[in-house]
Amino acid sequence: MKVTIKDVAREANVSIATVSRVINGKDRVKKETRLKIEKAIKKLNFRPDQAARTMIIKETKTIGLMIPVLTNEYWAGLSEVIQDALGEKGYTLIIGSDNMNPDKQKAILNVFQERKVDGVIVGSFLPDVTVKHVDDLKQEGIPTVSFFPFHPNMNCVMGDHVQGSMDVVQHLIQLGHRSIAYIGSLPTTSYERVMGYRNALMMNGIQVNEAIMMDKNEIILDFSRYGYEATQQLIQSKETFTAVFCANDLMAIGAIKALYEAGIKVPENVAVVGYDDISMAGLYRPSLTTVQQPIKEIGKATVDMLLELILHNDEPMSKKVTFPMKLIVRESCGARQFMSLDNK
Amino acid sequence: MKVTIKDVAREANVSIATVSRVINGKDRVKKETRLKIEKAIKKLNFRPDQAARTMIIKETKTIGLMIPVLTNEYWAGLSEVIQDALGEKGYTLIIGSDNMNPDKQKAILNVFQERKVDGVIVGSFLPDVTVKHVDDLKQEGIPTVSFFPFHPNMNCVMGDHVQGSMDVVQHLIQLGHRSIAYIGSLPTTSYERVMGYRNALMMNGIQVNEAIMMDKNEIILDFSRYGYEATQQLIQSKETFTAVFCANDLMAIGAIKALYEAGIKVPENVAVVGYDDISMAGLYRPSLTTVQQPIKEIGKATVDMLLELILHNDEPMSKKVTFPMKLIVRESCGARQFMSLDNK
DNA sequence: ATGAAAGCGCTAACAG
DNA sequence: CTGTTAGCGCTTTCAT
Repeated sequence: MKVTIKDVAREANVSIATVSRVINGKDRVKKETRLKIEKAIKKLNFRPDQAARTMIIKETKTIGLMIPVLTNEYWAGLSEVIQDALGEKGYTLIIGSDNMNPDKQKAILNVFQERKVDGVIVGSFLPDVTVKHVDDLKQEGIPTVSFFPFHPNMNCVMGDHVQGSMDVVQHLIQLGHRSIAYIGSLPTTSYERVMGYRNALMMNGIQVNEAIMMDKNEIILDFSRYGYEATQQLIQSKETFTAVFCANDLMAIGAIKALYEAGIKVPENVAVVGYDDISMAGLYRPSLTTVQQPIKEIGKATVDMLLELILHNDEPMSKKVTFPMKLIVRESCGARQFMSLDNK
Repeated sequence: MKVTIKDVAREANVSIATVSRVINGKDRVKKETRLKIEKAIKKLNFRPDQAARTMIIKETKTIGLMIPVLTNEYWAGLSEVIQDALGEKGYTLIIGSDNMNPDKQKAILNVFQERKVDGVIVGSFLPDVTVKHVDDLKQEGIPTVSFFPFHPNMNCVMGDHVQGSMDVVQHLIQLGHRSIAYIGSLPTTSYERVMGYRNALMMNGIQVNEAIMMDKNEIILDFSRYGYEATQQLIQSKETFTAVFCANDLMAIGAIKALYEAGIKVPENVAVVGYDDISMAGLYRPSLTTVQQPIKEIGKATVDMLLELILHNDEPMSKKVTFPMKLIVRESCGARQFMSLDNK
């Protein structure tokens, strides 16, 4: 048998309106009455029905998050942070992973609209389709925040990947490398990584060798395999390279695997660096020099921005926040000899 | 301005009841009328309000999934499979990760109840507290399915970890190993892994050496660190061991890291095997011999069982399904010399 | 400070 | 086949 606000009212000998007041803590209620009601609530183990409440306040207290894949540690980590931050504010998260598939993306956004989510976080961007979908959401008055500035007036929380990439490439240059290969793939934020890479080379007067830039403009799902295969091509090309900068850690791990299979040692013969600092970066052999994303800060800022937007959806300007990246030096670049797990 | 069933009714010149009939497709409606209404729905871009519907039919078409952590690839993978299977049936998933924290677990289940989920999948088990929580759910009439048989009449979808562990330990024994260390931690399914380990040794007439069994009865969050530290202890203990069986792949990776730091090569000096077959198992150097869980089948079976339970919640008996595990031989056990990524 | 009453948008009898 | 009507459980005026 279901416990409703009526049962609580009867138990506490008050009207349902007063119970409602106690639940929401908005209106003032005499302390005595409140205690009485709180006791009744506890006794009956009453939980307000969200659906009924939603009907009136027109808020579902639900947020939709769309990402490419959940099995990617970066996205899983970010999702978890967002989930927690949202939970603290009384919101529930629905996660949808589209596997970079346009139809799935559409289906996910559809569910978000049917469920009348209060806001959407766009973590997956597909050329052509995503922009249209986001416009749809805007038209329905659903605020959105994204991690990609694919739209002129998009609200964005981003990492400064130009800086992050510059830092790590600069580090390689300081270690003496002049022929640094690049492995990445568009779309995603790789575009900025390429910029950082080019900037760093340019600033040091190093000519960019396009032959050792492996950046397919193609949707990649299996990053490690991509890094592995791109490295094999690099080796076969007979071009000179003494270091490889990979757009993410999984690509770097694939690259290292390929190098070792070709009898090339890392970092002795070739240095490899990654990006993201997933947990495996500190665990791999050799451990990965990489760029750490402040996932917690990014996740929290995203939630803050979205909730702000939900409260004042009349903001004319789009919001943008950018976070700095942090270089993490480990073994794979050759800068240090050895690090134990304790320093990960 | 919001479009409701009333607007559609007015537009189509019928009563709201008829519109409702068309939406739900249950009752028969004259074809002519239906077309008229469908046209009005499309014209006004009407989407029925889930909250209002939920209030009456007492179904939210929402399922709750509680797991320990999202950043663990095993759980992320399982969550994704469950998400997809549920989506196909018109259900939405809410994921909650409790980080093995009793308070968080309680908060998650609380949200599930407030949101009136139609069913709950229990992927996180904490001694003492979880049993009580599940009983609560049962009392509220919310069906549950778990991956752990922690309750006599619990509906379960499980992997046959006794078999899986026996297989991999048996494999080590066939390779000539007699001193096989064990690294695991209770709670979780480790209990069954220990059983499989003991069975395999026993069947081969090998005495169990308790000194090389590292199975803390303690909640572990950082598995790789645990594997790393347990292995360091193992090395310091001066006990003999030529192989290590780890309760999951992350522990195995931590173990390998510790062995290498101590100058012990894998698999040349010591063989290491893991469990789960996460993607990193095929990517690590050396690649991991491990036991593969049929995640897709487990996820689908879980969804099937839960939806079945939602339809016929009057079932007296608890349901149980068990899936066989599959041994995956790679480099870390020393059975083969080398495998390229293509054979992962 | 509290209660009575009017809905929120929809479904499900019950009539016709 | 279709319309009328009574709620679902809650929040929110409007009285008192």
